[in-house]
Amino acid sequence: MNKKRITLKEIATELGVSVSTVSKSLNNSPEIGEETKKKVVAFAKAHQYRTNTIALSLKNRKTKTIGVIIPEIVHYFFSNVINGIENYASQQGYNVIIAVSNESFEKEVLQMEAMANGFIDGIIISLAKETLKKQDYYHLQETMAMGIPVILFDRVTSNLSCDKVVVDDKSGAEAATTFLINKGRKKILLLSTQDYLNVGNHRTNGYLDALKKNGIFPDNRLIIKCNDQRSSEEEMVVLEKQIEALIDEGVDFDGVFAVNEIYLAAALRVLRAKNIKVPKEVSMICFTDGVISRYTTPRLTTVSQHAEEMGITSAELLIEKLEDESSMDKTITKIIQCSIVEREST
Amino acid sequence: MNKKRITLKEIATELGVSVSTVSKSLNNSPEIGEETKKKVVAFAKAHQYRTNTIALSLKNRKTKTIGVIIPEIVHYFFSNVINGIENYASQQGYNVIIAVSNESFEKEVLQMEAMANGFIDGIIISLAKETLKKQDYYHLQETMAMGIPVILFDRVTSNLSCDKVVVDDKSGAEAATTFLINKGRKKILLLSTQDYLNVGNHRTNGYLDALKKNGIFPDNRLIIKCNDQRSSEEEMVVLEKQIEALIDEGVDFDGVFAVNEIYLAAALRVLRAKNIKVPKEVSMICFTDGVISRYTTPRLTTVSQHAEEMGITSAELLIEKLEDESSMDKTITKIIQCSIVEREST
DNA sequence: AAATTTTACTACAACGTTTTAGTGTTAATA
DNA sequence: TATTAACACTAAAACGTTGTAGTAAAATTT
Repeated sequence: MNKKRITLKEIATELGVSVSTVSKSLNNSPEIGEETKKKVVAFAKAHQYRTNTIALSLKNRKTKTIGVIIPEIVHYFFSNVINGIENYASQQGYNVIIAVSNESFEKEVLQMEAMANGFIDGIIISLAKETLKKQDYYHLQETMAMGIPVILFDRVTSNLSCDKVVVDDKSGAEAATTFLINKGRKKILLLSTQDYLNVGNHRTNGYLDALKKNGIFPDNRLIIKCNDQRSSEEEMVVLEKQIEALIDEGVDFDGVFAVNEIYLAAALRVLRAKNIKVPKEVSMICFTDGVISRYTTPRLTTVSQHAEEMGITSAELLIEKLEDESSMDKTITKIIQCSIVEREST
Repeated sequence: MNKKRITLKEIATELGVSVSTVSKSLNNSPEIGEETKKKVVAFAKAHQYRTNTIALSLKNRKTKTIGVIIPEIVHYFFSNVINGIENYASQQGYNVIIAVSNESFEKEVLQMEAMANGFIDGIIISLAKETLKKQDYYHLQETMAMGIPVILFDRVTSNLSCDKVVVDDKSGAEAATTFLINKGRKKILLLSTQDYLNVGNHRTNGYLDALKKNGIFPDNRLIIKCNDQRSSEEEMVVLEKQIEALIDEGVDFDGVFAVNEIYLAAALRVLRAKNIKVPKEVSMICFTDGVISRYTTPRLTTVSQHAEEMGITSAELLIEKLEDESSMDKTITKIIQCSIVEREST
């Protein structure tokens, strides 16, 4: 087999012309005579010439590659975002490099540095939990200072001035809560995360706002903020116990709004065990329109965050910045609206 | 801010030495005097010098990047494989580029070509359904002919001679079926895919073997081979109807073995609707130890394919090929053993 | 017929590194 | 003291492109 790729130089010597002639022929330059062009093109084709992207990148100082750093890849939301990014990017002739921070600050910094030194023209990133907790954004500032555009999505921070793509968490949560209220539910259990995750925070606020607007006084016993555990499976176990305890204490509720699928799946399991009928006795809704919602019984009504759209929007924003120098100055924040996907749990 | 990265040449003129001196100083070459070294290193640090990977790649003809092509990214198994690849690769100083074929032959070819022309040293790929159906592997042969090592995983073909990483589907299926038999089940419903997917084919054979070894005569009515649909949600709807029809016809079964989670989730929904108790009346097991299994009620017993391990093994195989020229000749096939994760459905 | 333009090419620099092969000094050896 | 060795550095090529500037020869214009 061929083994090595043929270069312009080799074609040139083989054909007895100069390297420039070959290059120009292949780029169909008007400077070259038709006959020579044909000859070169034919030869190149016959020898399967492929232009060396690395040499091109070195010359143009562009790699046509964008880097994506996400906290987790085995995750319906994030993998959908990547899907969106990948789709749009490859359609625009860009490659996508993926790195995973595993929710660790240290790994995020490492990945970021590797990317900034490497092959990418710009970065799309969703911050790790640890980074959000630590509030240390030096690595991001540094890459931005190097002239590498950075787009933040979903897990963002106001401490950084760059383009952002976020879900309208608050109004999504408000809509979800209102949805339950409109079904006649008044005692709605909220399953949320700790406040340092802006996502959980915003959604809690949306929940509270919906109650307020409907003249319902919030009951603190009905707000559970789940502690971080090492894995979502552990979180689920802890949460199930909390919900069980709540029911055993005699705290009554007729609706559940969870900040993600897994929390709602946990609640569903407890209700099933206690023989409480869903949606008859308790109506349920959650954020994250993922796989789980589609395969439980009953299927879960969810708030879709349009992950793929977020990915596309992020990629659009980044590529815009890469292709149009003048867009580098302004920073845009795009807000993706949520929508409710009704299934069997309400 | 700095905006542009500093180069060796700039450091050299700034310090009044030659480019080679700077390069050697930074690489701690013994050729350079201690004093000069210190000076250069200090200056480089102060100006945040980062070596330009592209220039290096051009010089070394190595990118330290591996490309991964998968049929789908929003998929528990594949995203876990990527996780494994990413982990091992980044630990070995390699970047990972991801591309998605979306089960389309055409897109797979395109992605493959883009990668082969581009920034990668080698490719890890799981074939698209369409490719498997078409049996056209020209694009793979071409890349291999270019001297780019290719590793196939999970969705492989015997028509290609390269390293492969596969799950022992047949013995996994046999184990799963035997598992049900040992629980006293004799009439086991098989939910499988069309035969052209080697995965479905092997698992069906494993099922049949288990029956044979236990002296159970297979009942054709108990074998459902689900037709491909555009989405797994559509597949689920179709499958649910088939299972329902089966029960309505009075065909009796006391166990279900599904080739993936989704099929089993579909079966579970039907059984629930028919008020058939799981695992009391019907015992259930499936391939793919994914998210769904963990959040249904009851939780599903599964056959884990050790996706992450597959990813790691694929990456190991590839990096081995990349770093050790002599390993290019032999082709290895690694078989990953499955294991049963028992939950509540058996 | 001389001057000018067009045609069809080629040479060379540049992108940022590393590395091989020098090149002057200075120190050590015969 | 002459020769060699060690030291500390530099020049230049190479990786594969593209694009600018330059150059003969042919074709056109005056």
